[in-house]
Amino acid sequence: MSASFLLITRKITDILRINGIFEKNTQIDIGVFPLLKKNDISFKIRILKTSGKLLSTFKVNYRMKFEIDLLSKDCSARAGKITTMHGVIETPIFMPVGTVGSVKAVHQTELKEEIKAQIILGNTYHLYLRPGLDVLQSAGGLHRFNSWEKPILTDSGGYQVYSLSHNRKLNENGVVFRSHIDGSKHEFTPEKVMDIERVIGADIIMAFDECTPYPCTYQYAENSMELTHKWLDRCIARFKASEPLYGYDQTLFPIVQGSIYRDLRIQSAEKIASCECEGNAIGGLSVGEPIEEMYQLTELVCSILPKDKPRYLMGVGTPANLLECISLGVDMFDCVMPTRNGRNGMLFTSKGIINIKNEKWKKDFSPIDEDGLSFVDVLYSKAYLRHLFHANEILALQIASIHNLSFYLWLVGEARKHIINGDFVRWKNIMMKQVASRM
RNA sequence: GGGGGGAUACCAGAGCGGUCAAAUGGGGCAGACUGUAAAUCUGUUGGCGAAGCCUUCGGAGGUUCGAAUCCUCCUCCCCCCA
Repeated sequence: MSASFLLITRKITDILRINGIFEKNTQIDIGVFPLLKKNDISFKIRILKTSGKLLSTFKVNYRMKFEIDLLSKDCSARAGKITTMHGVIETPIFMPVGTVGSVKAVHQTELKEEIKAQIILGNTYHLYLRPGLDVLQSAGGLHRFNSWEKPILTDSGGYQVYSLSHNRKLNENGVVFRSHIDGSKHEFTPEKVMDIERVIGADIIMAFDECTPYPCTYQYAENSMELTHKWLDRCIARFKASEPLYGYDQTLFPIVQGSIYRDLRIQSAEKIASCECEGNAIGGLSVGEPIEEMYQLTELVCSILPKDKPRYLMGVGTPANLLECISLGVDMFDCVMPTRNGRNGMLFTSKGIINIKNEKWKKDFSPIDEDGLSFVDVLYSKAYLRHLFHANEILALQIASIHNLSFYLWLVGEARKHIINGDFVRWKNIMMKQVASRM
């Protein structure tokens, strides 16, 4: 409860300011707070003028909540809602990646109003190195720092254990990274990662894990999984022993590992399920294994993870991957593909994949995506976007990123609609072929 | 008028007797990218083909076993002095 206090006062001052009541240095007395029962997750606040006239009401949630709106009949897909203090996330959802506090080449306004992103990612390792914890804490957390008022999820740096494996040393206690920026040494332990994620202040924070490479021997995968499990216990202990810093709740998601080995995946999924966190993640996939393998392992793990908690498949994927994994019971996705591949000239559309740099688009003056919903889709032609890429113009990266993210959010939104309408599988089977074709 | 420096593939530019179908950039063409060291990276860029062969370094001739490289002339460009 006390954790919510700051956010509530902040919100009240905003309302007073909007109504022209609040002046600088005015003291606000918050009269009586509603009494809360232990399992309540939200309450309503009413702001009254002294005359008794109702000025405003708003609802405050102080714990994450997941509700399932509908379960698909012909597959394991679900449509749900995750409620956080920064807003509601409708699932299945795709979360744009904003590693260093910015979804590359995209403004927050575009993210919110064009792309309709409901939650974005940040990265613990990268934000810790730059701008650093002192800046983030002084700013009042990442939401305030980067002006993103909706939910944020931070990855723990577990992916960097994999992607930056050439400049880190792993041991039982944690990982010593050599900064890719200046070569300085930084030790990441589960406790330290929890402390950093408290400072960053994302709504959903990930446990510190090791994302195993592919291929990976059984022995390595087993040892790594056991280490990830030990780290998870330490993450949970530190998380429970600490408080959020900015007046809103944070929730911790553990991560299933086990590489491509079914028995390890089962063991890991059972361990993660037993932690009773408010959501669970599947890691260590989409690192180069055959796609069928990824689907089978996702299905296996989903069958073990609790049904009443959101499931987050980390780092996935292509539009087809999303659709398939939604049908297997995944609720949340993130991937650099729409942004990175977009910056490299690849456009994802409902009719297939376009390499916009190719010569074939040189004189194609048709819209980038005639079925697309964002303003860039109809405002600009393929030929113009191709020209911008060839001329190395910054605008090319912006247009491609906005388009791709907008398409990804549209895709998961449509998936949700079709789950609710009860015709998800039929729709999915048609879309899977279309989105994976080359134009 | 006098003196000097150049001309190399789509462009810029190295090479200055054999290891040269010719470095390196850029441009062109294509490919890769899945919890972001990424506006990045890789391949390819005279013609046919498996090795290999054929035509290429402003033009024409020559020296040499062998020339993008040396010599002669021609054409064009640039710089300095008057």
